[in-house]
Amino acid sequence: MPQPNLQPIEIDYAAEGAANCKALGQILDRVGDKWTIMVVGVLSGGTMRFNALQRAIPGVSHRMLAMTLRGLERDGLVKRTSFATIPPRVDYELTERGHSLHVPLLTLAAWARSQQSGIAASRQQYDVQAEQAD
Amino acid sequence: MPQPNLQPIEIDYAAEGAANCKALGQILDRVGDKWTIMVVGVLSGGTMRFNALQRAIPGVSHRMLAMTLRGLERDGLVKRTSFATIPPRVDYELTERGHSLHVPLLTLAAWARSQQSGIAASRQQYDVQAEQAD
DNA sequence: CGGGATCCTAAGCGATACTG
DNA sequence: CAGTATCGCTTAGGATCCCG
Repeated sequence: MPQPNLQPIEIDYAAEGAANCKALGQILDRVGDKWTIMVVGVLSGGTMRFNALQRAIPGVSHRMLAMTLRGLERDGLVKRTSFATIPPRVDYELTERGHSLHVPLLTLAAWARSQQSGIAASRQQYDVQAEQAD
Repeated sequence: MPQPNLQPIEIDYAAEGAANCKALGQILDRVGDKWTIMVVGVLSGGTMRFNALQRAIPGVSHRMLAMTLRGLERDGLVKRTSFATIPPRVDYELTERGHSLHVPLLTLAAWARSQQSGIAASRQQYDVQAEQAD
């Protein structure tokens, strides 16, 4: 970086916070889409076939399930095993890395549970105040 | 549900996993958008004004920063304080709840750091193999 | 300086139809 | 049963302009 000293305090805070969040942003792009965490969550219960997954995840389309699984496989979070039988059969299971993701996800889920009622209340309050302001 | 008994074992696994992930899905819809966690991360360093935030978060548009802050304020994660001076000045800071979110986020960030090189490697390997397959 | 409103493009995603 | 390709709708989100 070619800038030696440039308001160290505010910039440092920002840079630090941004650095912390940058990696986070990357993985939220990965995990924060519509279906990925559902797939990880369901697969944490054990190996499943494609159609079983689709049945287990309400609302997911054939297409999106396939794309989500490709992405997870590409990142080494899910292992795909296909059997050349008729009819064909494909098993999906979490890899070691996939299981390791499940842990921080549960931490987040715990936070969600503990805060969801408070958040709902906050929203309601915010909305009525916004409504009064017109 | 009008179907009484329908392969209890597989369904139970799925239902459990889905239940775990449902709350998670809610908060990822909240937190998993393009800018929210960046804002939370930067604000974890302390109170900031609107334009300081925009400078601290590379690439965020005026519009999206405003929307993100509105959302966070609505959920009680960020507190907004405006001063009726000229020029006007608005401070943003994390609330108690906002800070509490920062904790599980750091857990996720730690996972991201520990896995990002492995994921990158996995992607590269997957891509070359896909390339060979055409 | 903070924050709307409007416009417009690109990306996400479901539906459908087709292959092995 | 598993997977891909095409189509078309819907949305997210950047650019821009205006107002207090």
